[in-house]
Amino acid sequence: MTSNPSKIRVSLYEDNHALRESLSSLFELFPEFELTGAYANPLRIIENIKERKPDVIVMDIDMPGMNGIEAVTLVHKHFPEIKILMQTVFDDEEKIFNSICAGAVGYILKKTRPLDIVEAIKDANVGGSPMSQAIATKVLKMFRQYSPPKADEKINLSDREKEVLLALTQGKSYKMIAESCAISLDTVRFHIKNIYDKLHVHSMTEAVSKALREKLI
Amino acid sequence: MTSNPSKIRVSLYEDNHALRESLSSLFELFPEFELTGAYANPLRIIENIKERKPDVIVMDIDMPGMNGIEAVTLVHKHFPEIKILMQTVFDDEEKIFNSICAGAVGYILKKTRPLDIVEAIKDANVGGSPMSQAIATKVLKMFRQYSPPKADEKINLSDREKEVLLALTQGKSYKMIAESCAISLDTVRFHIKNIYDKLHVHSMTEAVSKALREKLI
DNA sequence: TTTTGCCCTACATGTTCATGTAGTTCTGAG
DNA sequence: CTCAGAACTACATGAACATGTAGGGCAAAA
Repeated sequence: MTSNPSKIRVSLYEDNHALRESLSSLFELFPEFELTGAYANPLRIIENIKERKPDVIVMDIDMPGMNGIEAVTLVHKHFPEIKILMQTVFDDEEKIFNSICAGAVGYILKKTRPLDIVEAIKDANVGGSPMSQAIATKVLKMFRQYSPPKADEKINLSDREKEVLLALTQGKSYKMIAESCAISLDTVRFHIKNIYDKLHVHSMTEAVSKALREKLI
Repeated sequence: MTSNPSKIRVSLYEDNHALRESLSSLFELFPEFELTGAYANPLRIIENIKERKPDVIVMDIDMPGMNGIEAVTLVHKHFPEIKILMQTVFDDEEKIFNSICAGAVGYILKKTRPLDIVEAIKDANVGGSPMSQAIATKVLKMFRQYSPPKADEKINLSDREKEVLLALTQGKSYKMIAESCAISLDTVRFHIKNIYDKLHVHSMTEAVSKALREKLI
């Protein structure tokens, strides 16, 4: 995949001139890296990639023209094998979240020491997920927010009820459920009534909401 | 918080005798640690904590009697300030997820080098989130699975429509929405119709489902 | 100024839902 | 065996919803 297997091809996107220079120097200092480009913005990133075929891209998150997250999305779509390492001054939760979801493999703060940046790039290149400590902590925190609130009291739905509830969350009507489950309309009513009782709700909307929020299905 | 501020008080829960001994030796080797206990199971963990007041607990995830995740849940509930570092042989996704959600601050593999374990404990003690590389990668992967599928085409709901949609997901009826938004019932109908158009759905259930799944609200 | 977009109101019609009551199977536990 | 629980069917009624049409007010853009 690499044109020179002995070196990690690194491209850099960073609008701050001083920082770009200093990072460029850093990469040139280490023989394991080959700097394939240092750009002030990612406007021509797709072309750049086609020409220089980097293994790892180090990207500032805030840049003029196109922001880093859009760039990540674009790159990840066209070149999913390229490892993207985001770099930023702030550990803003939303940006972390969006970067990761857009396809970045790691996220480091700008105050990271040069040697650690070097390590992070090597990690990223071999499939790792380098993160600054502060980022890791934030990721875990966000992760926990998605944890199922569950287990307040276990809601014991029968298989049939789960099937019907799933159909409800898919927006099906009683009639459609009756067809897809091959039961009568009245039986659908019957099951839904029981589901309501078990979930302590009184409408399809509430049932769907509860089912999705608490991941009952 | 620490009875001896110069040392990190560490307790160990590990059912494998050899591993327990070897980790114990490791902690005793480093003057920055004070081993406050090494246990084969977490059955009396609450009592142990009360007696020995550890700062950091290193816990094997699979143990007889009570498994590590249950133990984490218990400890986190009673002593949220204690940092728990999970340790396991396998990087099983479900266990990682459950451990983190239960309140563990870090997760390392047993093959981690002793020096790195020492670092991980120090990290955990100062509020970090030490993770093995393989774990970090898995966490990010899981994280992405929760990412909004969005961005197919951005759905542009007005503030009012978002308000109404939110109310729908809370299981409110048209009448209740009219009251809480202080608008007429017909206006609610009007907005909901528009929401349906924008979301390409035709019922409250579908709208709620789409809103929750794609995190539009 | 006119247009456009958004928010709002109103009325009408047919459909779907929520709920209650009541009865039939079938299966497995006592 | 028979009893309990589950899944199912049936019918009935009032409430809630989906949709269409038709319009007024108001602020920003053209």
